[in-house]
This record gives sequence, C-alpha cells and structure tokens, in this order.
Amino acid sequence: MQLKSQVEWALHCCAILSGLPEGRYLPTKDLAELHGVPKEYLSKALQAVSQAKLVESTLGPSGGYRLAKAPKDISFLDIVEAVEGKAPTFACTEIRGNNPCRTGGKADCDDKPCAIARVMWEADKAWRDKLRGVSLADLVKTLEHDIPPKLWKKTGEWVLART
Amino acid sequence: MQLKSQVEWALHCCAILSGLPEGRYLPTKDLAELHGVPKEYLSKALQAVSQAKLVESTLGPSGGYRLAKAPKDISFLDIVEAVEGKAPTFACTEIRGNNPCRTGGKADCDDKPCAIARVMWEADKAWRDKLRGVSLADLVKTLEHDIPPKLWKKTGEWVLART
DNA sequence: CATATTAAGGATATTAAATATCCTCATGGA
DNA sequence: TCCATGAGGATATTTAATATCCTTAATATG
Repeated sequence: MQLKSQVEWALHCCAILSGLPEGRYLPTKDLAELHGVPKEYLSKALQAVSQAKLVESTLGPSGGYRLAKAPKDISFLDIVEAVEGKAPTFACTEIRGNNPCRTGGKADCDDKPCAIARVMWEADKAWRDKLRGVSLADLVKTLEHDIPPKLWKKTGEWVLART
Repeated sequence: MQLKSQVEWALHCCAILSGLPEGRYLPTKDLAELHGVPKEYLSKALQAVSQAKLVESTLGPSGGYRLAKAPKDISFLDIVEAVEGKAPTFACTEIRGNNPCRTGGKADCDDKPCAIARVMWEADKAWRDKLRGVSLADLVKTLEHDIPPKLWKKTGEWVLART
C-alpha cells in the first residue's frame, strides 16, 4: 500500500504556493520544473487540489495557481484527501457474511460493523488526525529552519520571477 | 490507496485460529470456505503470515495452520505488516533535490529527511501505533460480545470438526 | 509401505490502478 | 488578435493486485 506520488507533488506545490506574494499566480509549468516532475501529470494533481478548493487558478498569461486560503487553514489532511480521496484505507468486504454456519441472513448479527473493520478504521482515524494537525503554516516554519538561507532566498526569487 | 484484501483475510483467519484448541491445525481449504475466498490466493496470504512467524503449519492429513504465539502476543500490526510489508505508506522521492536553484549537491542541505516526509511518517507511525495496541486477544473479546451466541458456538464446532 | 492430504513456492494469467501523454476547449492578458 | 494558461476528456503505458495452476516435499493414516 503506497500513497500516490501525486500526494508528494501536491504537498510540495502547496508549500511553494504558501510563499507566493498576495495576488500572484504560479503556473503548472514552473511548479513542474521546480520539482522535476512531468507537467501534464502534475496538472492532474493540481486540478484535484483545485476541486477541493484548496487552491484557485486563473487562465492566460500570468495565470496559474495560488492558495485559496491562508496556509494556517490548509492541513496536510486536506491535501492528501484532495488527491487520494476520503475513502478509508481499509475496505471491509464483509467476509464474515460468508460463514456457512450463518442461517438468518441479516438477522444473524451485523447490527454493528465488523469488529476487525472497526479496529482498522480507528487506526485510519489516528492517521488522519495526525495529518489534520499539521498545517501548511507549520510546514513553512519547519522548512525555514531546514533549508539553507541562501537556497531559501534563491528559490523565493526564482518563483517570484515567474509569477 | 487501499490495503490489500489479503489483509482482511489474514486478520479473519487469525481470529479463527485464535479459537483453536491446543495442538490442532486448520487447513487453508476450510479457512477459505469459512470466509468465502479463493483457496489458492488465500494460501499466499497465509504463507506471508507464516513467514512472519505469527502462525505455523504442518503438512499432511490433519495438517494446516495454527497460531505460533498466544493471541495476546499477536497484534493487528504484526498481521498487517506480514501481508503489506513494513515500508511506510508515504514514499519520499526527494523531489526537493530537483530544485534548479540548488548548487552544491548534497552539501546544499539534506542532512535531515525532507520536512514533508517527516510529517507523513509521523502520521504513518500513529497508524501503526494504533494497530500495535490491539491484539488478537482483544479482538476475540470483542467478537464474543458482537456475535450471537448461537452462531459463535456453531462456528466453533464447524471449525473443530475440521481440525 | 502406499496413498491421500497438505503447505511451500515458482510460473503465469488476468484485472485494476497508477502513471503519463496528448488533444481540444474556453478564458484572459498583452 | 494572439498567445499562454487551466480544465478536462481520451488514451496509452507501466506497475501492482488478484487469481490460478503446477510441482515438490512432508506427513498422517490405513
């Protein structure tokens, strides 16, 4: 079980968009070049993030993407779910229903979801809760510490020149 | 991103094996019938669980599988990782390294893993911690409450007759 | 000992999902 | 008007999941 590579791309793109000056847009082409990923396919990820209303776009020259909300109001979970969907990672196919000892169809039990699924879904919830607890603002704060000041500045200028 | 259906099967099978009397084995054929899943493919899941030393097998008539440890010493995580592997669900491909503004190769930063990956891995850890916290013994306790006594008993007899 | 039963594991086929590219369209800035 | 852009549909291509089949070695039972 692996998250799509588009999740990684979307997160990195949102991090970059967090640094954009008010009112500017950065096009897919440059986001793709900055991260070394195929432009056309990255575009699909950005469309998903756009449909989730996390970013907004505009057309034409000087068009592209920008965040639709403040970085503090966009969580990792928002972005992950925009790309991966909200379906739980564990899909219960109700194989308990195939038990040949069962007689009474629905009446036999099944008022509750399967106990195994409940455990798996709790773990899924713990995962999502963690992701919900980290915002793009938190990420940017961390990146400012991680990335060498020279590279940080240079990248900011590279991006700005393309908005 | 979806866990393999084999994870669900392996969990249900281990739940059944938890109820086996000391020294008895239950073959794949019956585990497959009980859950309504293809025997040959279920066999692959059981092989994985066996390689992880959670269950042990024996050959020949009256052969099959049994738990290799007490139910309280086998966690959901053990079983999930036996089938899915231990690799984190988020794979960092280091796309930060593709930033054209970078000059100094490794020297430019990268002493730490990427900040985005760190967050994703923390969430992955939260997921695994939850799964690690629930044992087969816990599951059986829950199932005893969930499943109608008549079905519980009947299933136990069905299984016993095949060991 | 002979036979039937079983798990292990390799080989291979089938299906579904992820990855990737291409094309058309409508929009908007220069 | 012209060009750059995102949206979105169509369609490969690649990889992973699902599934089946076959051979081998072990072992209980008659």
